Amino acid sequence: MARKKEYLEEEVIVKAMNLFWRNGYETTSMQMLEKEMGINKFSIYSSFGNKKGVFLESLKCYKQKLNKLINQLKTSENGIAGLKQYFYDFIEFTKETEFGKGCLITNTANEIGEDADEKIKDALTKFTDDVKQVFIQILKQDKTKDNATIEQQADFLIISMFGLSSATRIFNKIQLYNYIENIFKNN
Amino acid sequence: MARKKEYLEEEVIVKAMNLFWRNGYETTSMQMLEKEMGINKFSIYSSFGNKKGVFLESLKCYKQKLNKLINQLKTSENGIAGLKQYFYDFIEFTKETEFGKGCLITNTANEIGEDADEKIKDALTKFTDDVKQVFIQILKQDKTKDNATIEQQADFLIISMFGLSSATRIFNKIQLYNYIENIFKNN
DNA sequence: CCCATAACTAAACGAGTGTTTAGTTATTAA
DNA sequence: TTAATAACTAAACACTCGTTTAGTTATGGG
Repeated sequence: MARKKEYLEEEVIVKAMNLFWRNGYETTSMQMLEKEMGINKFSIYSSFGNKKGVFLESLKCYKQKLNKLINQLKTSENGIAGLKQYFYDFIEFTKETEFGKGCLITNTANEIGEDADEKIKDALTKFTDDVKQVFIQILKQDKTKDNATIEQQADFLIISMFGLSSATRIFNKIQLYNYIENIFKNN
Repeated sequence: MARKKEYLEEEVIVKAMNLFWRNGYETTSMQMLEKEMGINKFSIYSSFGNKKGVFLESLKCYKQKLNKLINQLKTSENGIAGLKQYFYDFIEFTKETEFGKGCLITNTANEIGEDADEKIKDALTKFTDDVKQVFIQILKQDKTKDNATIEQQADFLIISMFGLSSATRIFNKIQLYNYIENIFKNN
């Protein structure tokens, strides 16, 4: 019927995701996205609607990437040891391609305010809740713990994870490892 | 010799600091600063040079504010218990006037990248180091600990503090208290 | 082959950014 | 009282932002 697209949306969004990951939402401009994604502004807008659309799609893309780690954790049967491994794996994940990018989700949560876009806030909340549920699932491998304890420990681990994400942007590996060891000291 | 200033720099900078604290560095515009500080752009520029100047002065101002907590910790002789109290006090500090502002230092550290302004990065690093030194001083109250242990624990506490600051923007008090209790569990 | 149509290019949009500057007002030493 | 000067007001600066749009190019069904 008409001309064909010269790019794949699932390919260019990966590049957009990496740009947002490195620079944050506000700092990443349409101009930068244009250059990094390798397509014209017109194409970006026709594929993703607007900047927010590109970002929301980038969040989905990030989630897929992180899911490899999450799935490893899900299938782990080592209880707390598996969780600890997830924390270590996460450090490598954040340092995979570049130093000090942190976690896209945490970075965004730290960047936006209360009056931020609802869809973005929802995506972040949902992401956090999903991870917490996996934590709970692993913690329940220990049948001796009651639900209240599990809930408390899951909350603690989620916040610790949140802190770790921020910390990867600033502290060195020795300090980060030391942090993880202290978190899991009494288990 | 000439006309007198109609404002006090130490007064208007407090207002600027609160604005940066609420909105972050980039999001806070000169227009917003003008309105919040109650003085004209010309006056802002003649008093502080530029936006960065206003921010650096705001950081000093924040440090003074936080010093009340730090000094309480410094004079504490309760060892770990004093540190734990500092963590609790810090939560109240971040929620003093408004919900979910976090910590200006941590917020800034999370916002800026590696290529950010050197003076700002230096100010943040110095701030963190100073707090760590106070942590070390308190930890040394326990004479049985060797220097390596103290260094490790101080690093752990600094990163935990960093995580707590971020967490205050998102998690509720029960979760935060639970986080602190878990941090200090084995002491 | 041709034309409807989707995808491309590139320029322009209005609004907002940090910063500067020309012009006015008020103060005080001489 | 006056002249020098610092502090004020407000408009303009050049630039970037996210977004739109007019014009061009390529595709494929009839």
